Amino acid sequence: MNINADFVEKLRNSGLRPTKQRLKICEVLFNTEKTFHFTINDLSKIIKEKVNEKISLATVYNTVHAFKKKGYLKEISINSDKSYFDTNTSVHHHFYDEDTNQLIDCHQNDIGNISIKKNVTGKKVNSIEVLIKVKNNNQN
Amino acid sequence: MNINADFVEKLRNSGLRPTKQRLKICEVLFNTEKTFHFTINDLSKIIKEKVNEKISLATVYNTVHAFKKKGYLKEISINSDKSYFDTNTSVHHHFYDEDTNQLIDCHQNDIGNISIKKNVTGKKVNSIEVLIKVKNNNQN
DNA sequence: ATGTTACTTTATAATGATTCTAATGTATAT
DNA sequence: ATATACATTAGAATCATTATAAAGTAACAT
Repeated sequence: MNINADFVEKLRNSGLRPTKQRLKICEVLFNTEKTFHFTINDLSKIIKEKVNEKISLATVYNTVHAFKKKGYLKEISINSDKSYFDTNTSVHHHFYDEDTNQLIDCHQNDIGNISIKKNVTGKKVNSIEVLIKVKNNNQN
Repeated sequence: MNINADFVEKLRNSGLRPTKQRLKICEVLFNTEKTFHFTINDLSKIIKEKVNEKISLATVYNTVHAFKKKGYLKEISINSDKSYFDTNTSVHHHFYDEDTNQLIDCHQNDIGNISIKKNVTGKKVNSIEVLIKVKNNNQN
C-alpha cells in the first residue's frame, strides 16, 4: 500500500500489534535516510509539532521501550542527566561534544581494533562501546 | 594529628572548608586500600550504618558533586537508571556485568591501544572511555 | 460479520531521585 | 571577638519515569 506496509510487517514480525500510534512513531524514527539520536523529550516534541497526531506521553515511553527491547533502538548513556536513544543499532561508537552536548556516531572503521587482554573470569564479552569526549581546542 | 590531617589539607588546597561532614565522607571514600564504585544511595547507607555520624542527604549530594568538580571523584554512566561514582579518577575503563549489575575496573594495560582514525573537526579528544558489557556464557 | 480475548492507549496518579530553599550553624580572616 | 562568607540541614519542590485502571482496538475463532 505505502511505506507503512513495511512497518506493519516489522511490528507483526516482532509480536507487536501495528497500532496507529506505533506506526506514526515508526515513521518518525525509521523513515529517514540517516540514523539519529534522540531523547524521549525530543521525540515527544517531534510528534507534537511535525505529526498531526496526539500520542500520549505514556505511549511514547511504552513504544520506545518496546522498540528497544526488540532491538530497533539502542540506549546510549553519556551522563546521568540525559538518556539518549539511537536509531542506529549496529555496533558503533560515539563522540560526545562537551561544548554542545551533541552525540555523534563513530563507526567501527573509524577506530582501530580493540583488544581486551584480560576479561572477567567466567564471562563472555557481550559488547564493547567506546565513548570519546571531545572539546574545543581554545579553552582549558 | 591523624589520618585526617591529610584530608584537611586536601580540602583546603581545593578551596573547600574541611568540615566534620566532609572529613567523614573523605574517610569513607579515600581511606581505603582499593578504589571502588558507589551510588549516592550506597554512600548514604555506609554513612548511616558504619559511621557514627548523621549526615543530611543534601550534604551527601553536595559533597559528592563538590568532590567530582575538584576531580576527586569520577562519574560513570552505564545505564539510565543508576549513576555510579568512582574513587579511581585515573584514566581507565570498565567491565559491566549484566547479570549482577556490577561495575569492575579495567585498567589501561588490560586493553590494547585505541586509535581514533577520524576525529570530529576542530575538536580535541578529551577522554576515551571503553565500556565492556559481559554476561554469563550459559544463557542466551 | 460478530463476539471474545488479549493487547494498547490514555489520562492521571504515584514514585523516586535529585535539586532548591531559606533558616541555622560554623570556619576563617581581621 | 566579630563579621562574613561558606556549609549544613530538613523539608519542599521539581522533573523524569513508571504504575494504574478504565476505555479502546486488533486479532482470531466462530
